[in-house]
Amino acid sequence: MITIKDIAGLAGVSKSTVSRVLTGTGYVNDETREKIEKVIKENSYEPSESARSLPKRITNTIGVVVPEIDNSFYTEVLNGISQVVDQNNFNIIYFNTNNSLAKEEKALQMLKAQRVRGVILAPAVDYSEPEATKKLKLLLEKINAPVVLLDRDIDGISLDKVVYDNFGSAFAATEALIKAGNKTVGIITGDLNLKHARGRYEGYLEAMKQYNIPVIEKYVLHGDFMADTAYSLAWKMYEQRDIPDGIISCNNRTTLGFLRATRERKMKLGREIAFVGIDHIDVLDIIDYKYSHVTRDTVEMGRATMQLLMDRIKNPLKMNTVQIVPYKLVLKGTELRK
Amino acid sequence: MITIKDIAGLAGVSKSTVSRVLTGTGYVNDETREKIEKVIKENSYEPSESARSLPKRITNTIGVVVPEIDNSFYTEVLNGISQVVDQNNFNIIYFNTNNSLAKEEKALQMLKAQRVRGVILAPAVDYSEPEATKKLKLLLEKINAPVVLLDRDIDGISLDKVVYDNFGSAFAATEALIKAGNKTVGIITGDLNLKHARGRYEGYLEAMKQYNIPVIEKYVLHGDFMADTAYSLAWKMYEQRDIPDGIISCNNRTTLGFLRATRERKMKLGREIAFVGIDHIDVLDIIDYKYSHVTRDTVEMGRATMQLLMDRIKNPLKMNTVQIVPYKLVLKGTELRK
DNA sequence: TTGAAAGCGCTAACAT
DNA sequence: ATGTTAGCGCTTTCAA
Repeated sequence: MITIKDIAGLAGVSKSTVSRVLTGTGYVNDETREKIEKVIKENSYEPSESARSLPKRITNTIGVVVPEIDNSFYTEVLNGISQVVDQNNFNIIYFNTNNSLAKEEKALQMLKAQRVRGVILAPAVDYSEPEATKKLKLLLEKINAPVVLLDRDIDGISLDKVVYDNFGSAFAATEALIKAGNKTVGIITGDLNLKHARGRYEGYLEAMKQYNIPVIEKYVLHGDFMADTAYSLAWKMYEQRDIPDGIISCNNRTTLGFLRATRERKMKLGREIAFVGIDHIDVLDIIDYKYSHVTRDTVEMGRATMQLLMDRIKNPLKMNTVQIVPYKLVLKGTELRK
Repeated sequence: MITIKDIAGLAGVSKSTVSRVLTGTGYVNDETREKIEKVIKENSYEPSESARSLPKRITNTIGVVVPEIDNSFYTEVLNGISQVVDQNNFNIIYFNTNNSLAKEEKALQMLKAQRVRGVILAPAVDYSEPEATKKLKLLLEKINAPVVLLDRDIDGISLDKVVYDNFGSAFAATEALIKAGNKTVGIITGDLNLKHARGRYEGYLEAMKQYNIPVIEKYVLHGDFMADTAYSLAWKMYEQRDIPDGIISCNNRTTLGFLRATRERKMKLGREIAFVGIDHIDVLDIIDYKYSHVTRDTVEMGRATMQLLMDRIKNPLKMNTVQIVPYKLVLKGTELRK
């Protein structure tokens, strides 16, 4: 493998001069520069990043940690992130934690070993216990690089954050059903141990309260954000032939489960049952399988997160900012009944 | 930032001894080891990967280059890759080329700068011209690490490869339609400038030939693997009210476009038109939106690719292997007509 | 079993 | 404008 020393030799100059053209700093005669650049080209020399970052004690690598890459939400976010990264000559070192705390800890440790320049973290778990949060804080501190929290907020941790208006999105979904004239409104919740699931549930409750609609216990289906669970819950509800006028579903997967049960039971969306989901599902959009939903611009969310990280890197002393990603209500008719 | 020197100082030993426990090589007294490990723990010291890889001139990083992360196929493959990576204490440095040759070249260059241990490359473009292939070869050679080609094969390049039986999959799809009694069979092709699109087209042609079914030009819809194009093509076909008994679609996106047109025109799949697609679409499976298709185990494909790379890293001299991923025919009834 | 010393490929003062 | 030198944080001979 060819090194800076080789280039220096071939160009008849010292390593420092080569280094100067490499880094673009300091004075170097135009002729010398050209000569050196020529030699670099000819030998397709590429300086080693490890060697470069050692004296600088800094890398150009960004760590990205996501909990579930098989969720299209994170795919889209990752897409947005990599768009911004591309423009800035950074690298992404990427981890999928599979919602496992252990994997997340390992990922953060590796990120520390890599001396990354910054980290984007979409937490694997709900850090609800102060103990766990404290431990995470310690881990993050030791990474010694700015961290931006993505999607899943953690209380009592002061960082730059890009989070969703969970409460508002569920409120809007519920409100849409109520305004469409539905007298009873149910919900398929996420795992209420998770903060964002609770936020959405509370948004639902608040809308019901404001519009004076009673919350009927049997129409509150306690799910866990998984399609299969939502499917069973919805199926059971249909089987009992006791269904609310309308129902909201708390994420893309619960919506899929619900839609499946609804298809199988041959219930007509927007006629026999009104429905508004939280999250869009791209593929269904494409095949024109319409349902009303509240959504967010996920790719933009990724871009914004990365941008926030870049800003923080450039200006380490700036105040923490929390960006609340707005929701968007998209009505396709399924919020109606008949 | 705490270094090996600090640890040595705190443990009252030399850097070399600390290094020995870090690398797990050479002799070191049990007591000394324990002492050192204790100090490491207490200070949550994590050796710098840059510094480690410099004297070793080798990293534990794997470069992964994919052309389109918004395609669920690559998401699933990436998932498989990261599963294997996790088990081996490697890191993934990740690039999305967006099907751009320029971005791919840049990615490979950065991978070289990183001195990665190996590369998984799903090419951005069809290297059909010898010139382009030659250039790529040069680039890859300079990376100086094993490369495994994923999904999109390149002629005249001798590497480990994991590719799909494109011909076979299209043959099987077509055959399924023929065996189901369809007398005329059409196809929505991919971009025929691309090798795998041609492979699939040829699979279709061969099946037609073997079963003595004439290929009717107007039923060959020349697409480009994009949903929108497939949508327009299918829409136009329906509008002209001249449709084949059955039709195959060459990837997940063309299938989406086709399904959308079919929905909008209120044509009944499996009754008014028979259909078999290449690729599965997870989400449609989940909502029980059934259609017959040929598919492959994409997550396993990722795992296999990474495994191949690991094997190559362990044994640099072994012969190149080309793994042909088998297809699987899944009949759901839409291969029929009426 | 441990330590001293050289060196990995760069950058960044400091001289000249 | 260029070269010399020291050093980044490790690993790895080589001695002891």
